[in-house]
Amino acid sequence: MIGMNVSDLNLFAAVARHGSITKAARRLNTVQSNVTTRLRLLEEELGVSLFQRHHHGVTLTRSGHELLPYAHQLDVLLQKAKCAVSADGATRGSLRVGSMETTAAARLPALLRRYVPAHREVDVAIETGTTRALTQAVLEYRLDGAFVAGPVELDELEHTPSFVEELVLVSSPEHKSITDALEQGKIPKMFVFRVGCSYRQKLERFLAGRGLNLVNQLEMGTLEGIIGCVSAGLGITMMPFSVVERHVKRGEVAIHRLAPDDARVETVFIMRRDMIRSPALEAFLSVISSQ
Amino acid sequence: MIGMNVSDLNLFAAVARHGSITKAARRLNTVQSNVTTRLRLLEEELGVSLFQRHHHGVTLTRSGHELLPYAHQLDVLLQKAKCAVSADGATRGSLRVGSMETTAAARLPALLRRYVPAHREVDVAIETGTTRALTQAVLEYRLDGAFVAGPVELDELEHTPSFVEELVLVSSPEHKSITDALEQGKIPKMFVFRVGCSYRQKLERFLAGRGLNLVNQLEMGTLEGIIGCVSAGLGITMMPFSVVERHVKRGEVAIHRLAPDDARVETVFIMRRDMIRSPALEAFLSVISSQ
DNA sequence: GCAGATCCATCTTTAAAAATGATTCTTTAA
DNA sequence: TTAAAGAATCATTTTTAAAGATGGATCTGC
Repeated sequence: MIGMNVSDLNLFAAVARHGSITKAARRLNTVQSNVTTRLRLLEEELGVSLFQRHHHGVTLTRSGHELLPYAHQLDVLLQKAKCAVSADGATRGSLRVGSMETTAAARLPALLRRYVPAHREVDVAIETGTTRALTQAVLEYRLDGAFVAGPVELDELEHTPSFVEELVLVSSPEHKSITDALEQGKIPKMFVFRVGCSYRQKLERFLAGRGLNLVNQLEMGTLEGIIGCVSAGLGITMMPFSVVERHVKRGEVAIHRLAPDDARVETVFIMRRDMIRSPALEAFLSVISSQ
Repeated sequence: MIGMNVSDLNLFAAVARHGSITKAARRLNTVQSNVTTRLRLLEEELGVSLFQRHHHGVTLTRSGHELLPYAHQLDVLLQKAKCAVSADGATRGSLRVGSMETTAAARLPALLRRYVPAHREVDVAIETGTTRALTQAVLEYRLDGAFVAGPVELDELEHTPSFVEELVLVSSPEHKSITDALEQGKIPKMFVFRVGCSYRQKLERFLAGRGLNLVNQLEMGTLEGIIGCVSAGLGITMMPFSVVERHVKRGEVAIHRLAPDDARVETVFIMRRDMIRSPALEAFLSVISSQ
C-alpha cells in the first residue's frame, strides 16, 4: 500500500498556492518540518523536484507546474466521490472564491446567506483583491472562481455574468452639485480604493472625458473607511450604487449619477475552463444564477 | 491531514473486483484483517455501508456501486499525474486486459512483444474468458478493456475493431474431406472450447445450415489440448485460422475452409465509455491500432 | 451429521509513517 | 548588527497501518 495519495497532492497544492512551506503548514494545521519532509518524499517518489527553494519561499518548477492541474482535479474528483456516496447526500468539500471588495460588500452577503446554511459541510473561503490579482489567482488554481469586473478576454477562463452595477459618484450629503464642481475643474479629494482596482479606470475615463486628470487622490484600503471619510466631507469617491445604497438611505452620503456609458460595469464570475467543477462549486454557481 | 485517499479507494475497488475481502487482500499483498479494518474505516467515514457481507464473500451495496466509478477515475487520474510528471517520462500504472483464449493464443504475443518492452513500468495483467464473462468484467470495471467477439451492442461500451479472423474447421492431417463427412451426417467428435464461447454459436449455425445439430461434442478447457486431440485424430474442431496457422505449417493439423459468411468473425477491443483512459491504456490502444 | 474448507470479524502485538518541537543555517530587511 | 523569515535536519512522540492468531458462521463432500 505504497504510493502517492491525494493528501500528498493537497499538501503540494497548498504549498504551491502560498509559495511558502511555512504558510502552507499553517493553513494545513500542521508544522513546517512536516510539510518539508512530505514534500521531499513526494519529490523523491516522482524523481523530480517540484519547487525551487529560495530565501523568501518556494516557486514551482516546470514539473511542479505540470503537476498542479492534476492535484486540483484529483481533489475535486475526491470531493465528488464523497458527495455522491455520503450518507446524508450533502454537498461537501471546499470552496475558494475571490471577490472584488465592492462585490464582497454589496452582493456576497445575500449570496452567502443562501449558500452557507444550505451547504453546511462546505468549507468556504472568501478572498478579496483586485480584478487583476484575482484573475491571476484563478489562473494559478489558487481560487475556484472569482467575481471580477468584466469584460474578461482570456481563453483559459469562462465567465458567468453575475451582477450589473451602476457606478455613482459619492459625496457627503452637503455637496449638492458635485458635477458642477468637476466641470469647473475644482476636483475635491478623490478617494480611490487600491492600485489595480478596475473602477479606477472608469473614474479616470470619466474625468478624462471632462479634460481632467486623476490628481489629488487618496488611496485607502477599506471600503468602510472610504465611505466614512466621504461621509465626513473629506472628499468624494466613485463606487457601485449597491455598495452605498444603505448609506444613502441612512442619509450618510449623497450620490450623483453618471451617464450610462460611464456608469455601467458588469461583474462576472470567472473560472478556469479546464478545471473540473466540484459539487461545492456547482452549488455555488446555481445560487449565483438563481437570483 | 485526515480523509479519504486514493489508496483507500483502490482497496475498495480491489474488494469489489474480487467480491471477496480475502482474495483482495492476497492481491494487494496484505492480510485479510487489514483489508477488513480499512474497509470498515472507509465505511465509517462515508457513513454508508459499501458491501453486504455474507458467507461466500461480499457484494456491493447501492452506495458501493455508486462509488466504484469514482474509485477507478481517481486511480486513473493519479496514474496520469504520475506519468505526466515522472522524471523519465515513462508510462506507468497498471493495465488489466481481458482476451478470448483464441485471441490470446494467436494475437496477443505479437501485441505484447511490442507493448511490454516499450512500457516496462506498467503492470500488465491478462485475463482470459468468454466474450460474455469478459464483457461483464469490463462493465463492472474489473478490466480496463477486453478482446471479444464482435459485434458489440451495449451502449455503455465502445469498441475498436482489432482483428478479423477466419474460422476454419480443423482436423487431423489424415482427414481429407471433412466437409463430405459432414454432408453425409457423419459428424466426428467435435471439440469445443467452453460453454459461453461465442465461436460455438458459429459452429452451431454452420451445422444447422446443413440440417445437423451439435452433438457428440467434447468440451475442453485449453486450446493446446484441443489441438493436440484433433491432431491425434480424436475429432475435429472449429477455430480461427490464425490460432492453428503454425500447427498447419508443421503438418500437425489440416484445415477446411468455410463459406465466408460462416467463417468471418471480428475481434473487437471493448472499453467502458465512461472510463477515463489511463496512459497505460492509451499506449495499448495505439499498439493495437498501429499494426 | 461430521471433518474440513471458506470467509469475515475481532483482538493483540508489532512495525511503519506521520506529526511535533527544537535547532541550525541562510538571507533579507531594519 | 540585530531581528525576522524561511527552509532543512534530527530526535522524539504519536498515530496509523500491517500482521498474526483466534473464533464464529456457513457451506461442501463424505
